[in-house]
Amino acid sequence: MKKKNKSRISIKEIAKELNLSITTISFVINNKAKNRISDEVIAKVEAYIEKVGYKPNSSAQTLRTGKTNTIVFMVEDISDPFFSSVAKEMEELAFNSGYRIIFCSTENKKSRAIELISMFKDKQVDAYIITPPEDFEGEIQKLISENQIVMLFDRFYNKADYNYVVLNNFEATKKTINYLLGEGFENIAFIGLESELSTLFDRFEGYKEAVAIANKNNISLLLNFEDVRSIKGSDLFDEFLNNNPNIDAILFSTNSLAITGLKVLKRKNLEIPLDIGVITFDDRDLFELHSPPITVMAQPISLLAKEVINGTLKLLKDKNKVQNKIQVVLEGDLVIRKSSKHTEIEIKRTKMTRV
Amino acid sequence: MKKKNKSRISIKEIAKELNLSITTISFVINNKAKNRISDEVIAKVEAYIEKVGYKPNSSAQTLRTGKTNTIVFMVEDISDPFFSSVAKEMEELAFNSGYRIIFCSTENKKSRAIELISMFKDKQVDAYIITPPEDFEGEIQKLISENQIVMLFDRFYNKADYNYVVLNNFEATKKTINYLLGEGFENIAFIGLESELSTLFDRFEGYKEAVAIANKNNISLLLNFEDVRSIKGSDLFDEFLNNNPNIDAILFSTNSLAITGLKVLKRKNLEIPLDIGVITFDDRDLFELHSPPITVMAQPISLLAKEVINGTLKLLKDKNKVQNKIQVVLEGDLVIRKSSKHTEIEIKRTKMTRV
DNA sequence: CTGAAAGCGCTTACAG
DNA sequence: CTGAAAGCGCTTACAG
Repeated sequence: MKKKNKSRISIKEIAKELNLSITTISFVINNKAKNRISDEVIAKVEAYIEKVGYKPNSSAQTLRTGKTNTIVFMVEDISDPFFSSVAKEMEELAFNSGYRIIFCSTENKKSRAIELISMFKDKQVDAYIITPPEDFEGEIQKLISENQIVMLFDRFYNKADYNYVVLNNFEATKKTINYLLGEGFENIAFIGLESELSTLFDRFEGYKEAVAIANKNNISLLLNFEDVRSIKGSDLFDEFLNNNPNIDAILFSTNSLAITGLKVLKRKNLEIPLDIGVITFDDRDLFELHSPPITVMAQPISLLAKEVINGTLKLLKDKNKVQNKIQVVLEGDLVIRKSSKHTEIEIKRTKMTRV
Repeated sequence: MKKKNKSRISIKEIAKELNLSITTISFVINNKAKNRISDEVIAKVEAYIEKVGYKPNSSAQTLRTGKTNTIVFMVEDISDPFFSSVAKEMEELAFNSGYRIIFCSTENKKSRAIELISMFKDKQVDAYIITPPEDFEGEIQKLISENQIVMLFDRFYNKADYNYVVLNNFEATKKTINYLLGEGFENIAFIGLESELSTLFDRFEGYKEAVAIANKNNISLLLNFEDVRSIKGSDLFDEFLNNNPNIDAILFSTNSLAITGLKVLKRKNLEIPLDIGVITFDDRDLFELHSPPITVMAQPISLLAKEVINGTLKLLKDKNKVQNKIQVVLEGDLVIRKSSKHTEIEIKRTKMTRV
């Protein structure tokens, strides 16, 4: 029983080797040695730890302290470029503060999200950053009532008792529609999702308010989640265009919708922006490289990642103090490209007339 | 000391409540009760566990058994669509087998990858699925020599003593080049990365062999990782095209290179495939939606995810047996679209002549 | 300035 | 069929 086959060294072995108590070693390791342990001993212990490359066993630490230094980031779909790019920046920021992030995808399914939370409760994570699926407020409240740290991301419940970092979807949409109106588009359609999630809901509300103020019609199509990438979704959109021949511009409420939509527009040989102007939420390489490049209402990825991590770390630090809620609402960034320029239409028309 | 403020219930409390020993409870929980504990007692314990919603504390389990049910997936960049889509499928598969996956990005930096491994050693993960950065074979060997389960993904060292799941990059590239030659392209350029990683290296080797066999010239440009998405990379590619006016087709070795390249082709007003045929590795929405749609050598995402998870689970299961290495090499899938069709060129030329 | 000891919540070899 | 007890590797209140 002298040497274990596991090469890993423990505090106990260090203590024996240096003829000190494990208490002393532990104090040194955790920087609680000041004014308790002599500088001499501290130096000796530190040198030895360095030499043997000692690393504390984190499950023992967790068992003892209840802390894991782990934050869960539960998103809708980690392969969606919006979420994966935020995730990447979060990982970096958290790592630098001694935390690691665990990512997981809910597929927007309540049952899946509940399973995941249950699993992470067993694993005792320190905080939850959650992009809730629909009908999930009860679960969030349950988590909070169990004294867990919960930060909502991307979508939220607009109440005083939640922490959140989200985009100002309502204003971003209004801004987008007003820009299109300013460009001279008259009949602007909104393609969205049938959903109560704040993100989607607020975008639709923003659209409705903007067109109402401008005395324009609400021309909108709301798809179900599961139809977006299916033939059914494409067909519904196709039909919608046929039924509304007067549409001269479209705002897509998500990047997935835009991809489906752009395929349909291509199939129907509709020229952008000549036949129809196009704007979508969320920027991607695809939109920049598209012919013509697509105007987007971009979310500030880096800033979102920074706010959500800093906010969560603050909650973690103040865990046992009275906490103020972290409530951050960021503005979107309209990136104008050719797909929404009415001026392009004028130029084109002039050319055509000349022919 | 009766009730703890932490609501969580422990084995000890269950034992006391039911007037049984913690041994008995533990056996029931771990399904080791058969032929040891009476059916009656088992039923009683199970009912109680169900009632109070008991969940074992995983740090205690880990401390005791050394098992974490956690697998690390270390990729180059989790926001790259190739890696994030594989990651998502892996997450699903692993979850169904009781494992969770922790993702992290190395940015292809050795130092970063070493830090990450060191962190995960503290956390005691059960297995490592690694996309190694350059010059990393020594670190991989160190991990293996410490008795860790290591599975290489995407890139590998072609030796008997490693586990890996990779694409057959050499053959995939040959197949691609041969297809282009078959289409009638004569001067096919290869845009790659300066790297010793097997993925990149094998693709370049495949290209060189294919053009050599066909008695064509090797017309290639290799960029550095850090230049791909920078102005420098674009400029180098632009210059390369100017210096090689005879190029009539291009194979991009990664999807990032293709995106940079497509932007440059657009800037130079080169028409695809009329002026230049284009193929890239890895499929993305972008390539399908591009005008014209881009032909790709796609990797079989779902199959890769399945092989890598099943292989890793097998290694985990056989941990204490003699292990055969898991060595899987999958074939790429050429998805032909307009960007590489020489026939398109003929059609276009005919039309132009008519005008 | 330093140490002995309890205990976090489990698993499992051993005894009966 | 069931249980008492050791021990995984830590942290920390307490004693000196």
